[in-house]
Amino acid sequence: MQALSVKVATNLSSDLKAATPDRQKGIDRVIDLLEGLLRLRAPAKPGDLARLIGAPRSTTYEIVNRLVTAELLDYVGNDGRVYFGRSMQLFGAAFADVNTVYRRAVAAMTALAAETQVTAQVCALRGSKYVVLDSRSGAALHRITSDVGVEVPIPWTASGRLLLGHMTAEAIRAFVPDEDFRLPDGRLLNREDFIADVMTCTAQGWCETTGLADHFTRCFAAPIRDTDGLCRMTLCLVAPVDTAPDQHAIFLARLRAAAAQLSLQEPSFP
Amino acid sequence: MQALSVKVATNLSSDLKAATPDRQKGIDRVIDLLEGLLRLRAPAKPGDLARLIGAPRSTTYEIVNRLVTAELLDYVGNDGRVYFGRSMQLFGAAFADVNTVYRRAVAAMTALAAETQVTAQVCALRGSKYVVLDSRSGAALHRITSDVGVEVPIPWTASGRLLLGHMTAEAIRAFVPDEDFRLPDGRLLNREDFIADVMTCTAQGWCETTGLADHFTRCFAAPIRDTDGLCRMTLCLVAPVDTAPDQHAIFLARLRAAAAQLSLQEPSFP
DNA sequence: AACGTTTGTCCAGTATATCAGACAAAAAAT
DNA sequence: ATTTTTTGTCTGATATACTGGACAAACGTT
Repeated sequence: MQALSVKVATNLSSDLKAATPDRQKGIDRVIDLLEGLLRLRAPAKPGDLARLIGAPRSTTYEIVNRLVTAELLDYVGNDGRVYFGRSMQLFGAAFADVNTVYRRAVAAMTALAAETQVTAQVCALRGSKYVVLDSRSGAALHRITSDVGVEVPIPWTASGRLLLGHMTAEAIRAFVPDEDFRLPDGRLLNREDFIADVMTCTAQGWCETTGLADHFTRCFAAPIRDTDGLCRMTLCLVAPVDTAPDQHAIFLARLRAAAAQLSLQEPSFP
Repeated sequence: MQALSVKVATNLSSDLKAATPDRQKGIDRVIDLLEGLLRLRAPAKPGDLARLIGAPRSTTYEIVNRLVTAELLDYVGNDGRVYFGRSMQLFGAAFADVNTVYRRAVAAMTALAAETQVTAQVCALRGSKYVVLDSRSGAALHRITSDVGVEVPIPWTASGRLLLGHMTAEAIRAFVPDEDFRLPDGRLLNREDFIADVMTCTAQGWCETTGLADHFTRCFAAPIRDTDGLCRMTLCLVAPVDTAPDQHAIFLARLRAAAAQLSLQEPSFP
């Protein structure tokens, strides 16, 4: 699902940009800083990071210098900016390598994108939002990642109707913020309709939506189930909204087959 | 370059497994824990992580719980084990997406692997060691990542003779630990010969080595230069040692062309 | 069933890390 | 050239985080 200009919120320990008289733990500052860089998606100078996360400059300089020493951040350019470093690439690669289901999901996503010539994605929950973990465009087998990492309200997405499938109606009401039911175009989704969708889609094992996050795409999602039956990731196809209906049926069939194949696997981790 | 059973060392703030009476900063514990998990390359329980990094159990439980809340770690399985979480996948993806040269290097690596049918890799320095950042096997275009993230002594590698090209002889002597000149098979490389190699390979713009880390592979490396002329990454091919010499020449030519193409690019970051 | 070991959380003490603000140097503005 | 603003580091105070060890529950062994 391709997200447009989305306002995101994560489980930060402190509100970004809000000056806080209270002292924060260094670990919380580190997490805020990394989350802030993820949101920014561009290198930044330590002073700018201090402002971004509302931390004292001396604290921020100390943390940045420590993370640079550990190569979680690298300096880039010649003007003091920092960005995610090689250690982050390696931690991410380690995540992908050891998680067998994830590794297979990425392979399936790549194959689906090549076969269908539309965008294929692997998606999951992050905090109380939906996020694309990885993405492939059918047109060219290099990574198109404009959506990867961008947190999107769950009700805007096909995957969201599968990722909450293990929750009770009450739990869903508590989990999804009220404001997330308002679509980018201003329409307000009915929460109870959404909950009904979650139940229906979970039962049928797939979901198809049109024109939620934007008016131009049709999204197909199928659950990747763990051995405990929970859907922690989904496999998705994102097609132009005017794709022929017979193509829809083909996309959905291929997607469900690929996701089912993944769900039959051994546990995600050895 | 494919590494065998390699003993690794990183810039840890405290020696792993060494109980330390001195109090550590929480941030240092976090970094030790992430480095330890990267080395372990498997999920682990918090108690085991405490032993691995020599931290008090109460401190480790607190840090693990905080990192799980932020999804830098995820619980896996049903027995309390944790491993790198979705946030790490996203930080790593953000690293790869925004670093233009890196993204192009991965595309070039993938193309080279398909074309040559041998393993292609993108490599860099990490601390005072060499590391594979990403890898593709020619035989199947899915990620073979047994070497990704494993730190290897620099003198064992073709890339190492390019990655140190910006250093003086004196700086190299200070940078590479003496023990790293001993190969896995017991042979001791001459440090001054190594330094001469660095100068020669840097000048000629490529390096080819055989039977350093192991006896079965021939490694070709070419520098990916930043706009400041420094070689911060290399592009490599790893071929069986008995590959025909005319194949060698073809591999090297293709490799150098691809790396040169990358080095002509705009700066790594906007 | 009884006993021993390990786990995960809790608690109080104290060493120290976080912070506001100072400061000099560098950069930007006039 | 001068003045103003920003940067990056430094310092001392004190609130607190890290720790060892205690504890109950869970698990493993006999």
